[in-house]
Amino acid sequence: MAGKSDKREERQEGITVKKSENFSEWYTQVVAKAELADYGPVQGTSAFMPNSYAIWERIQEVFNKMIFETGHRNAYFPMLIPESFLTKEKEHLEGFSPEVFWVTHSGDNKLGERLVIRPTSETMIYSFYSKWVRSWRDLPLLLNQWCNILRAEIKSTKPFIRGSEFLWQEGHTVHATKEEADKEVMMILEFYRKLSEDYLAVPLLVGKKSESEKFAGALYTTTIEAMMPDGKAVQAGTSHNLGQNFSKPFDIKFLDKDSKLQYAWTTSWGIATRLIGALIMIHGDDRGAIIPPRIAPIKAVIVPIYKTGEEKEVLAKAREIKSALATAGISVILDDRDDRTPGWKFNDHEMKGIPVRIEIGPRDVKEGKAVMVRRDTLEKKSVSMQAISASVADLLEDIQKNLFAKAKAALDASITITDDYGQFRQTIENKGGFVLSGWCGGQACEAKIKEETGATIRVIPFESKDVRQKCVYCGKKAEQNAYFARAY
RNA sequence: GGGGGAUUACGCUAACCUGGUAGACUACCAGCUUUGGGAGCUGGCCAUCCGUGUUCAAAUCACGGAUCCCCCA
Repeated sequence: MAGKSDKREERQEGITVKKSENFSEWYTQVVAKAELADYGPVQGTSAFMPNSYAIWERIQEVFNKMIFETGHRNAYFPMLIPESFLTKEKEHLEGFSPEVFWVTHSGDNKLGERLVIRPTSETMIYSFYSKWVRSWRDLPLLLNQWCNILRAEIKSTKPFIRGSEFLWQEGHTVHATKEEADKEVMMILEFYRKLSEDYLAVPLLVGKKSESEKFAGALYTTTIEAMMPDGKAVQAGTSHNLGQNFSKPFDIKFLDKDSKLQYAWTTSWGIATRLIGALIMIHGDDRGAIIPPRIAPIKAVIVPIYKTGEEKEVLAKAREIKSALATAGISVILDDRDDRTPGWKFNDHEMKGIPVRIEIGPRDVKEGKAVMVRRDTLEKKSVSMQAISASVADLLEDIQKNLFAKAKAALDASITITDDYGQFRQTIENKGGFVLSGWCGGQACEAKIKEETGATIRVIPFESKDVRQKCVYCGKKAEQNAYFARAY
């Protein structure tokens, strides 16, 4: 074993650091070597390579199904936003202006009014909605767009996790009442939870943001929050009730059933390609990425093994397996490159994280079997050819469950509960993870904690059943519980 | 937000201190032989991050920029 890993390092192939020893470097290597992303020429930009873009397309597939079934439709809106739109909602402007890219020229001509490249599309989309909404019969208006957005990131960019340009979906809906908007916000949050936990196998904390962490311009923000193995949190998705904060400046009004003119209630919600970064961080191991089966674009790879003269027989069987799996609806590739040895292919597909590998060689052909290897535990199992589709299908479900269970255990283990500020600081500084504490609800305490420890309130649970006695910072009576953490 | 380090071929690196021929391994291409955990031989292809300055001469020295990584907050 030692000899093998030495050889690995010598050759500078594969992942050369351990996930547990240098997490940042490990992540950077996995992203590069699994061919997920490649750095662009401008800071914070990168190419989403086919291996990661295909995951994004799976996410789109799953999420589109959820929102289509509940009456939403996809649309697309312009990317260039006049400066005057952004300035209509004050909080929104203050939240976003430090990080927008400005367009100042069209061709050789200086523009009379500067344009921003969308950092989010509320203002653009609402300028359309004000024209499209006239009566209560136009409501609810339920649209979503899949697009790229730009937010200038000057420091600490990381592929998928934080960049100046990324891909996301942004849903923008208009409702007649606050109650309907509340319902929408919570329904979408549940979709996000389902997508993340049931498909990406990324376990979450779910709840509300504090006033200072909410979306700029929102009434309130709900969030799904994940924990990375290095103890830092990732905000994986947010769903906002914008109240009438945007409908008023953007003049989105409708005539209700009583012929009264009313301002509408709007929501917005988004998830981004950082989900891909989160699932790589959470599930990957020292050999590379592990893509959870239910979101994996390719679920199985067949590696044929043969000596010269045996290839016909082996390849014939390999193709049989391929079509059997394809018939069963399992997306599969046959790696029949003849310029690579089986060992090379094993390492390659493990690095890329394909959930199941099927090995078939002369021995197996003779016995009417094939070897099935699961990526998460690397466990091998010989299975009969007849039962191969069923065996692989079962194994994929098992891997999915195992990945989630492991990640859930890690999330639970990352949570420290304390009302003692000394222990709070120590935990944030040494171990990281979420710290669950009582909070008086005061922004002063929240700001002090951020300044002194770098931790922010990530999630306020919806139901604080056992509200803690005192605020972790000021010691006064706690109004609610909050999960604190440092975040990406 | 603050600090440190780095950048030479796809990748890892030598030459830098002391200015003067860009070298190795890997990858890639071709051929032959191989194939149950990163195969071997032979031949070939590919590089000094960008800009300015100093100099007869810059990978090397100086200044500016870009990017990446790490540490701290």
